[in-house]
Amino acid sequence: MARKGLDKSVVMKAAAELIEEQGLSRFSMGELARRLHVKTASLYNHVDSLDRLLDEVGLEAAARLTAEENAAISGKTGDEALFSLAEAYRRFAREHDQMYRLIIGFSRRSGEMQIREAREILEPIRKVLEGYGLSQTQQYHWQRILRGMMVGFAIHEHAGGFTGLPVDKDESYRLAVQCMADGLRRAGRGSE
Amino acid sequence: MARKGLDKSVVMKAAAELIEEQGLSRFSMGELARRLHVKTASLYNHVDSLDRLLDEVGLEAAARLTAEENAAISGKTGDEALFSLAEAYRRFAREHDQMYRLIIGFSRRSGEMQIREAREILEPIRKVLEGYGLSQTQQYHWQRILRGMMVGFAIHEHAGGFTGLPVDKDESYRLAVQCMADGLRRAGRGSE
DNA sequence: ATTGACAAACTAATAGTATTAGTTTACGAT
DNA sequence: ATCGTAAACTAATACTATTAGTTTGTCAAT
Repeated sequence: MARKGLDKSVVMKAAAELIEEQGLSRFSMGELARRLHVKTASLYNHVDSLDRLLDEVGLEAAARLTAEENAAISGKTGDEALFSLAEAYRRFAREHDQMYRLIIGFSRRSGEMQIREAREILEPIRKVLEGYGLSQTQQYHWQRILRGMMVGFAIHEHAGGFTGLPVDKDESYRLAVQCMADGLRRAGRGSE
Repeated sequence: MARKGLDKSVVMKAAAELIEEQGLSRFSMGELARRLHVKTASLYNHVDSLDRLLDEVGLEAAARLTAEENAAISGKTGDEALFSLAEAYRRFAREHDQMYRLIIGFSRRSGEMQIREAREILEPIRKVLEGYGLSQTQQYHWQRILRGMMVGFAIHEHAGGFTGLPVDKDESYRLAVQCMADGLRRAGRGSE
Protein backbone atom coordinates (compact mmCIF):
# COMPACT_ATOMS: atom_id res chain seq x y z
CA MET A 1 0.00 0.00 0.00
CA ALA A 2 2.44 2.62 -1.13
CA ARG A 3 2.63 5.20 -3.88
CA LYS A 4 -0.41 7.37 -3.98
CA GLY A 5 0.92 10.18 -6.05
CA LEU A 6 1.29 12.50 -3.10
CA ASP A 7 3.89 15.16 -3.11
CA LYS A 8 4.49 18.42 -1.36
CA SER A 9 2.45 20.54 -3.71
CA VAL A 10 -0.53 18.19 -3.59
CA VAL A 11 -0.42 18.23 0.19
CA MET A 12 -0.20 21.99 0.33
CA LYS A 13 -3.04 22.40 -2.08
CA ALA A 14 -5.23 20.04 -0.09
CA ALA A 15 -4.29 21.88 3.09
CA ALA A 16 -5.29 25.21 1.58
CA GLU A 17 -8.62 23.81 0.42
CA LEU A 18 -9.36 22.22 3.74
CA ILE A 19 -8.59 25.43 5.57
CA GLU A 20 -10.77 27.50 3.27
CA GLU A 21 -13.64 25.05 3.58
CA GLN A 22 -13.61 24.23 7.25
CA GLY A 23 -11.62 27.00 8.80
CA LEU A 24 -8.26 27.12 10.43
CA SER A 25 -9.64 26.00 13.74
CA ARG A 26 -10.82 22.64 12.47
CA PHE A 27 -7.69 21.97 10.54
CA SER A 28 -5.31 19.28 11.76
CA MET A 29 -2.81 16.85 10.39
CA GLY A 30 -5.31 14.11 11.02
CA GLU A 31 -8.03 15.86 9.03
CA LEU A 32 -5.66 16.55 6.20
CA ALA A 33 -4.52 12.95 6.15
CA ARG A 34 -8.09 11.71 6.06
CA ARG A 35 -8.89 13.91 3.10
CA LEU A 36 -5.88 12.52 1.26
CA HIS A 37 -6.75 8.91 2.20
CA VAL A 38 -3.53 8.47 3.97
CA LYS A 39 -2.38 7.92 7.53
CA THR A 40 -1.30 10.97 9.45
CA ALA A 41 2.32 9.93 9.72
CA SER A 42 2.61 9.66 5.97
CA LEU A 43 2.24 13.40 5.62
CA TYR A 44 5.63 13.81 7.18
CA ASN A 45 7.20 12.41 4.05
CA HIS A 46 6.16 15.65 2.39
CA VAL A 47 6.06 18.36 5.01
CA ASP A 48 8.32 19.14 7.93
CA SER A 49 5.70 19.99 10.47
CA LEU A 50 2.32 21.56 10.92
CA ASP A 51 3.86 24.93 11.56
CA ARG A 52 5.99 24.87 8.46
CA LEU A 53 3.05 23.70 6.41
CA LEU A 54 0.91 26.57 7.61
CA ASP A 55 3.76 28.97 7.01
CA GLU A 56 4.07 27.88 3.43
CA VAL A 57 0.37 27.91 2.75
CA GLY A 58 0.33 31.38 4.25
CA LEU A 59 3.13 32.53 2.02
CA GLU A 60 1.28 31.34 -1.02
CA ALA A 61 -1.83 33.17 0.11
CA ALA A 62 0.25 36.28 0.63
CA ALA A 63 1.47 36.00 -2.92
CA ARG A 64 -2.12 35.85 -4.13
CA LEU A 65 -3.01 38.90 -2.09
CA THR A 66 -0.06 40.77 -3.52
CA ALA A 67 -1.08 39.79 -7.02
CA GLU A 68 -4.54 41.17 -6.45
CA GLU A 69 -3.12 44.38 -5.06
CA ASN A 70 -0.91 44.79 -8.08
CA ALA A 71 -3.80 44.13 -10.40
CA ALA A 72 -5.87 46.69 -8.54
CA ILE A 73 -3.38 49.51 -8.97
CA SER A 74 -2.12 48.70 -12.41
CA GLY A 75 -2.39 51.71 -14.63
CA LYS A 76 -3.49 53.97 -11.81
CA THR A 77 -1.72 56.65 -9.83
CA GLY A 78 -2.35 59.02 -6.99
CA ASP A 79 -5.54 58.84 -5.01
CA GLU A 80 -7.12 56.55 -7.53
CA ALA A 81 -4.37 53.98 -6.99
CA LEU A 82 -4.51 54.47 -3.23
CA PHE A 83 -8.23 53.84 -2.97
CA SER A 84 -8.01 50.94 -5.32
CA LEU A 85 -5.23 49.33 -3.33
CA ALA A 86 -7.04 49.81 -0.06
CA GLU A 87 -10.20 48.33 -1.47
CA ALA A 88 -8.42 45.32 -2.91
CA TYR A 89 -6.72 44.65 0.39
CA ARG A 90 -9.93 44.82 2.33
CA ARG A 91 -11.81 42.71 -0.15
CA PHE A 92 -9.23 39.96 0.01
CA ALA A 93 -9.33 39.94 3.79
CA ARG A 94 -13.11 39.60 3.72
CA GLU A 95 -13.41 37.09 0.94
CA HIS A 96 -10.63 34.85 2.11
CA ASP A 97 -10.84 35.27 5.80
CA GLN A 98 -9.11 32.03 6.72
CA MET A 99 -6.25 32.68 4.35
CA TYR A 100 -5.96 36.22 5.62
CA ARG A 101 -5.57 34.81 9.11
CA LEU A 102 -2.76 32.68 7.87
CA ILE A 103 -1.09 35.63 6.19
CA ILE A 104 -1.24 37.77 9.26
CA GLY A 105 0.09 34.79 11.09
CA PHE A 106 -2.12 34.28 14.07
CA SER A 107 -2.82 30.67 13.54
CA ARG A 108 -3.14 28.34 16.43
CA ARG A 109 0.48 27.63 16.39
CA SER A 110 1.32 28.37 19.94
CA GLY A 111 0.27 31.97 19.95
CA GLU A 112 2.97 32.90 17.52
CA MET A 113 2.29 35.79 15.33
CA GLN A 114 4.07 37.42 12.49
CA ILE A 115 3.25 39.66 9.65
CA ARG A 116 4.96 38.81 6.43
CA GLU A 117 6.93 41.62 4.93
CA ALA A 118 8.90 40.29 2.03
CA ARG A 119 9.98 42.75 -0.63
CA GLU A 120 7.27 41.77 -3.07
CA ILE A 121 4.55 42.15 -0.51
CA LEU A 122 5.54 45.74 0.16
CA GLU A 123 5.78 46.55 -3.52
CA PRO A 124 2.18 47.59 -4.16
CA ILE A 125 2.23 50.11 -1.35
CA ARG A 126 5.57 51.40 -2.49
CA LYS A 127 4.26 51.89 -6.01
CA VAL A 128 1.24 53.79 -4.79
CA LEU A 129 3.39 56.04 -2.65
CA GLU A 130 5.61 56.88 -5.56
CA GLY A 131 2.84 59.05 -6.90
CA TYR A 132 2.92 61.42 -3.96
CA GLY A 133 6.40 62.80 -4.30
CA LEU A 134 7.61 61.89 -0.85
CA SER A 135 11.16 61.92 0.38
CA GLN A 136 12.63 58.48 0.94
CA THR A 137 12.23 58.89 4.68
CA GLN A 138 8.64 60.00 4.38
CA GLN A 139 7.92 57.12 2.08
CA TYR A 140 9.09 54.66 4.67
CA HIS A 141 6.95 56.25 7.33
CA TRP A 142 3.89 56.22 5.11
CA GLN A 143 4.43 52.64 4.18
CA ARG A 144 3.95 51.83 7.82
CA ILE A 145 1.01 54.13 8.26
CA LEU A 146 -0.83 52.74 5.30
CA ARG A 147 -0.15 49.16 6.22
CA GLY A 148 -1.12 49.82 9.79
CA MET A 149 -4.45 51.27 8.79
CA MET A 150 -5.30 48.50 6.38
CA VAL A 151 -4.33 45.78 8.81
CA GLY A 152 -6.13 47.46 11.67
CA PHE A 153 -9.35 47.66 9.73
CA ALA A 154 -9.08 44.17 8.34
CA ILE A 155 -8.42 42.69 11.73
CA HIS A 156 -11.29 44.51 13.28
CA GLU A 157 -13.79 43.41 10.71
CA HIS A 158 -12.38 39.98 10.86
CA ALA A 159 -12.95 39.80 14.54
CA GLY A 160 -16.51 40.90 14.05
CA GLY A 161 -15.64 44.25 15.51
CA PHE A 162 -17.01 47.58 14.38
CA THR A 163 -20.47 46.08 14.33
CA GLY A 164 -21.96 47.87 17.28
CA LEU A 165 -22.11 51.23 15.63
CA PRO A 166 -24.99 52.31 13.42
CA VAL A 167 -22.93 53.66 10.56
CA ASP A 168 -21.70 52.00 7.42
CA LYS A 169 -18.32 50.31 7.61
CA ASP A 170 -17.58 50.96 3.97
CA GLU A 171 -17.96 54.65 4.61
CA SER A 172 -15.72 54.46 7.68
CA TYR A 173 -13.05 52.84 5.57
CA ARG A 174 -13.47 55.36 2.80
CA LEU A 175 -12.99 58.17 5.29
CA ALA A 176 -9.92 56.49 6.68
CA VAL A 177 -8.36 56.16 3.26
CA GLN A 178 -9.30 59.75 2.44
CA CYS A 179 -7.56 60.82 5.61
CA MET A 180 -4.44 59.00 4.41
CA ALA A 181 -4.75 60.62 1.00
CA ASP A 182 -4.92 64.08 2.52
CA GLY A 183 -2.04 63.31 4.81
CA LEU A 184 0.02 62.05 1.91
CA ARG A 185 -0.59 65.12 -0.16
CA ARG A 186 0.43 67.28 2.75
CA ALA A 187 3.57 65.22 3.29
CA GLY A 188 4.37 65.43 -0.41
CA ARG A 189 4.14 69.20 -0.40
CA GLY A 190 6.25 69.37 2.72
CA SER A 191 9.22 67.49 1.35
CA GLU A 192 9.65 69.28 -1.93
CA MET B 1 -5.40 16.19 50.72
CA ALA B 2 -8.09 18.78 50.20
CA ARG B 3 -8.48 22.46 50.98
CA LYS B 4 -5.65 24.54 49.67
CA GLY B 5 -7.26 27.93 49.74
CA LEU B 6 -7.77 28.01 45.99
CA ASP B 7 -10.61 29.94 44.51
CA LYS B 8 -11.43 31.49 41.21
CA SER B 9 -9.64 34.75 41.80
CA VAL B 10 -6.49 33.03 42.97
CA VAL B 11 -6.51 30.84 39.91
CA MET B 12 -7.04 33.77 37.58
CA LYS B 13 -4.29 35.74 39.21
CA ALA B 14 -1.88 32.85 38.90
CA ALA B 15 -2.89 32.40 35.28
CA ALA B 16 -2.21 36.04 34.50
CA GLU B 17 1.19 35.87 36.17
CA LEU B 18 2.15 32.70 34.39
CA ILE B 19 1.16 34.16 31.04
CA GLU B 20 3.10 37.34 31.62
CA GLU B 21 6.17 35.43 32.75
CA GLN B 22 6.31 32.62 30.26
CA GLY B 23 4.13 33.75 27.42
CA LEU B 24 0.82 32.62 26.13
CA SER B 25 2.37 29.87 24.09
CA ARG B 26 3.77 28.02 27.06
CA PHE B 27 0.64 28.37 29.11
CA SER B 28 -1.46 25.29 29.77
CA MET B 29 -3.78 23.94 32.39
CA GLY B 30 -1.02 21.57 33.40
CA GLU B 31 1.47 24.37 33.91
CA LEU B 32 -1.02 26.39 35.85
CA ALA B 33 -1.85 23.42 38.05
CA ARG B 34 1.82 22.77 38.74
CA ARG B 35 2.34 26.35 39.80
CA LEU B 36 -0.56 26.06 42.22
CA HIS B 37 0.65 22.70 43.55
CA VAL B 38 -2.50 21.02 42.49
CA LYS B 39 -3.51 18.38 39.96
CA THR B 40 -4.79 19.62 36.66
CA ALA B 41 -8.30 18.32 37.14
CA SER B 42 -8.66 20.29 40.35
CA LEU B 43 -8.61 23.53 38.44
CA TYR B 44 -12.00 22.67 37.04
CA ASN B 45 -13.51 23.24 40.45
CA HIS B 46 -12.81 26.91 39.87
CA VAL B 47 -12.86 27.56 36.13
CA ASP B 48 -15.12 26.29 33.39
CA SER B 49 -12.52 25.72 30.73
CA LEU B 50 -9.28 27.01 29.35
CA ASP B 51 -11.09 29.23 26.89
CA ARG B 52 -13.26 30.82 29.51
CA LEU B 53 -10.28 31.33 31.75
CA LEU B 54 -8.36 33.10 29.01
CA ASP B 55 -11.43 35.15 28.19
CA GLU B 56 -11.72 36.36 31.71
CA VAL B 57 -8.05 37.09 32.13
CA GLY B 58 -8.25 38.99 28.87
CA LEU B 59 -11.20 41.00 30.08
CA GLU B 60 -9.33 41.99 33.17
CA ALA B 61 -6.37 43.05 31.08
CA ALA B 62 -8.70 45.08 28.87
CA ALA B 63 -9.97 46.85 31.94
CA ARG B 64 -6.42 47.71 32.89
CA LEU B 65 -5.72 49.05 29.43
CA THR B 66 -8.85 51.16 29.55
CA ALA B 67 -7.86 52.53 32.92
CA GLU B 68 -4.49 53.57 31.57
CA GLU B 69 -6.12 55.22 28.59
CA ASN B 70 -8.44 57.15 30.85
CA ALA B 71 -5.57 58.21 33.03
CA ALA B 72 -3.65 59.35 29.98
CA ILE B 73 -6.35 61.68 28.73
CA SER B 74 -7.64 62.95 32.02
CA GLY B 75 -7.66 66.71 32.02
CA LYS B 76 -6.67 66.94 28.39
CA THR B 77 -8.59 67.80 25.26
CA GLY B 78 -8.07 68.06 21.54
CA ASP B 79 -4.82 67.00 19.97
CA GLU B 80 -3.13 66.77 23.32
CA ALA B 81 -5.67 64.19 24.45
CA LEU B 82 -5.45 62.39 21.14
CA PHE B 83 -1.70 62.01 21.21
CA SER B 84 -1.76 61.04 24.82
CA LEU B 85 -4.35 58.36 24.22
CA ALA B 86 -2.50 56.95 21.27
CA GLU B 87 0.72 56.85 23.19
CA ALA B 88 -0.86 55.13 26.17
CA TYR B 89 -2.41 52.52 23.95
CA ARG B 90 0.82 51.74 22.20
CA ARG B 91 2.80 51.68 25.41
CA PHE B 92 0.44 49.17 26.94
CA ALA B 93 0.65 46.92 23.91
CA ARG B 94 4.43 47.00 24.07
CA GLU B 95 4.87 46.65 27.79
CA HIS B 96 2.29 43.94 28.25
CA ASP B 97 2.58 42.12 25.00
CA GLN B 98 1.15 38.84 26.23
CA MET B 99 -1.82 40.54 27.81
CA TYR B 100 -2.36 42.61 24.71
CA ARG B 101 -2.51 39.40 22.70
CA LEU B 102 -5.17 38.17 25.02
CA ILE B 103 -7.15 41.38 24.69
CA ILE B 104 -7.09 41.35 20.94
CA GLY B 105 -8.10 37.78 21.30
CA PHE B 106 -5.76 35.84 19.17
CA SER B 107 -4.86 33.30 21.72
CA ARG B 108 -4.60 29.70 20.69
CA ARG B 109 -8.23 29.14 21.31
CA SER B 110 -9.26 27.60 18.06
CA GLY B 111 -8.36 30.50 15.90
CA GLU B 112 -11.18 32.50 17.33
CA MET B 113 -10.60 36.11 17.50
CA GLN B 114 -12.52 38.93 18.87
CA ILE B 115 -11.82 42.43 19.81
CA ARG B 116 -13.61 43.35 22.92
CA GLU B 117 -15.78 46.36 22.50
CA ALA B 118 -17.67 46.83 25.67
CA ARG B 119 -18.95 50.31 26.33
CA GLU B 120 -16.24 51.16 28.81
CA ILE B 121 -13.50 50.17 26.44
CA LEU B 122 -14.72 52.58 23.81
CA GLU B 123 -15.13 55.39 26.29
CA PRO B 124 -11.62 56.87 26.12
CA ILE B 125 -11.82 57.24 22.36
CA ARG B 126 -15.28 58.70 22.61
CA LYS B 127 -14.09 61.26 25.11
CA VAL B 128 -11.20 62.31 22.94
CA LEU B 129 -13.45 62.69 19.93
CA GLU B 130 -15.80 64.91 21.86
CA GLY B 131 -13.24 67.66 21.59
CA TYR B 132 -13.43 67.83 17.83
CA GLY B 133 -17.02 68.86 17.37
CA LEU B 134 -18.06 66.01 15.15
CA SER B 135 -21.56 65.03 14.24
CA GLN B 136 -22.74 61.82 15.84
CA THR B 137 -22.30 59.99 12.57
CA GLN B 138 -18.81 61.32 12.06
CA GLN B 139 -17.93 60.43 15.60
CA TYR B 140 -18.84 56.82 14.99
CA HIS B 141 -16.76 56.71 11.86
CA TRP B 142 -13.77 58.22 13.57
CA GLN B 143 -14.05 55.86 16.45
CA ARG B 144 -13.38 53.09 13.98
CA ILE B 145 -10.65 54.92 12.19
CA LEU B 146 -8.78 55.70 15.35
CA ARG B 147 -9.16 52.22 16.74
CA GLY B 148 -8.15 50.72 13.46
CA MET B 149 -4.97 52.72 13.31
CA MET B 150 -3.97 52.00 16.88
CA VAL B 151 -4.66 48.30 16.54
CA GLY B 152 -2.90 48.10 13.21
CA PHE B 153 0.22 49.67 14.58
CA ALA B 154 0.19 47.66 17.76
CA ILE B 155 -0.27 44.41 15.93
CA HIS B 156 2.48 45.18 13.52
CA GLU B 157 5.00 45.99 16.20
CA HIS B 158 3.87 43.06 18.12
CA ALA B 159 4.46 40.75 15.23
CA GLY B 160 7.93 42.12 14.82
CA GLY B 161 6.82 43.98 11.74
CA PHE B 162 7.94 47.41 10.67
CA THR B 163 11.50 46.48 11.49
CA GLY B 164 12.90 46.31 7.99
CA LEU B 165 12.76 50.01 7.35
CA PRO B 166 15.51 52.39 8.43
CA VAL B 167 13.28 55.01 9.99
CA ASP B 168 12.13 55.45 13.55
CA LYS B 169 8.89 53.71 14.47
CA ASP B 170 8.02 56.33 17.06
CA GLU B 171 8.12 58.94 14.35
CA SER B 172 5.98 56.82 12.05
CA TYR B 173 3.39 56.54 14.77
CA ARG B 174 3.54 60.22 15.51
CA LEU B 175 2.91 61.00 11.87
CA ALA B 176 0.01 58.58 11.79
CA VAL B 177 -1.59 60.22 14.79
CA GLN B 178 -0.94 63.65 13.32
CA CYS B 179 -2.70 62.53 10.18
CA MET B 180 -5.68 61.51 12.31
CA ALA B 181 -5.59 64.84 14.10
CA ASP B 182 -5.66 66.75 10.84
CA GLY B 183 -8.42 64.58 9.49
CA LEU B 184 -10.42 65.09 12.65
CA ARG B 185 -10.11 68.82 12.50
CA ARG B 186 -11.23 68.79 8.89
CA ALA B 187 -14.17 66.57 9.75
CA GLY B 188 -15.09 68.84 12.63
CA ARG B 189 -15.17 71.91 10.41
CA GLY B 190 -17.18 70.06 7.83
CA SER B 191 -20.05 69.11 10.09
CA GLU B 192 -20.74 72.44 11.68
C1' DA C 1 -17.61 16.07 70.83
C1' DT C 2 -19.98 13.75 66.98
C1' DT C 3 -22.06 13.77 62.91
C1' DG C 4 -23.09 15.04 58.33
C1' DA C 5 -22.88 17.50 54.25
C1' DC C 6 -20.42 20.11 50.95
C1' DA C 7 -16.72 21.54 48.44
C1' DA C 8 -12.23 20.78 47.01
C1' DA C 9 -8.93 17.96 46.15
C1' DC C 10 -7.74 13.47 44.24
C1' DT C 11 -7.20 9.27 40.65
C1' DA C 12 -8.26 7.36 36.43
C1' DA C 13 -9.83 7.50 31.98
C1' DT C 14 -11.04 9.47 27.31
C1' DA C 15 -10.21 11.70 23.24
C1' DG C 16 -7.72 14.78 20.80
C1' DT C 17 -3.19 16.98 19.24
C1' DA C 18 1.72 16.52 16.71
C1' DT C 19 5.53 13.92 16.00
C1' DT C 20 9.23 10.10 15.61
C1' DA C 21 11.08 5.38 14.91
C1' DG C 22 11.04 1.48 12.64
C1' DT C 23 8.89 -1.64 9.10
C1' DT C 24 6.89 -2.98 4.77
C1' DT C 25 6.16 -2.44 -0.01
C1' DA C 26 5.55 -0.68 -4.59
C1' DC C 27 7.74 1.38 -8.39
C1' DG C 28 11.47 2.91 -11.40
C1' DA C 29 15.99 2.33 -12.86
C1' DT C 30 19.70 -0.73 -13.79
C1' DA D 1 15.05 -9.87 -12.71
C1' DT D 2 16.71 -7.36 -8.88
C1' DC D 3 17.61 -3.79 -5.97
C1' DG D 4 17.39 0.56 -3.80
C1' DT D 5 14.69 4.37 -2.66
C1' DA D 6 10.91 6.79 -1.42
C1' DA D 7 6.40 6.52 0.25
C1' DA D 8 3.31 4.41 2.65
C1' DC D 9 2.39 1.82 6.87
C1' DT D 10 2.10 0.50 12.25
C1' DA D 11 3.18 1.54 16.74
C1' DA D 12 4.56 4.38 20.24
C1' DT D 13 5.47 8.83 22.82
C1' DA D 14 4.29 12.90 24.82
C1' DC D 15 1.61 16.47 25.02
C1' DT D 16 -3.21 18.81 25.11
C1' DA D 17 -8.08 19.54 27.66
C1' DT D 18 -11.71 17.59 29.84
C1' DT D 19 -15.07 14.47 32.54
C1' DA D 20 -16.51 10.89 35.90
C1' DG D 21 -16.16 9.09 40.05
C1' DT D 22 -13.83 8.86 44.67
C1' DT D 23 -11.70 10.42 48.83
C1' DT D 24 -11.17 13.69 52.37
C1' DG D 25 -10.75 17.90 54.88
C1' DT D 26 -13.42 21.53 57.03
C1' DC D 27 -17.24 23.90 58.81
C1' DA D 28 -21.85 24.01 60.90
C1' DA D 29 -25.34 22.10 63.43
C1' DT D 30 -26.69 19.11 66.86
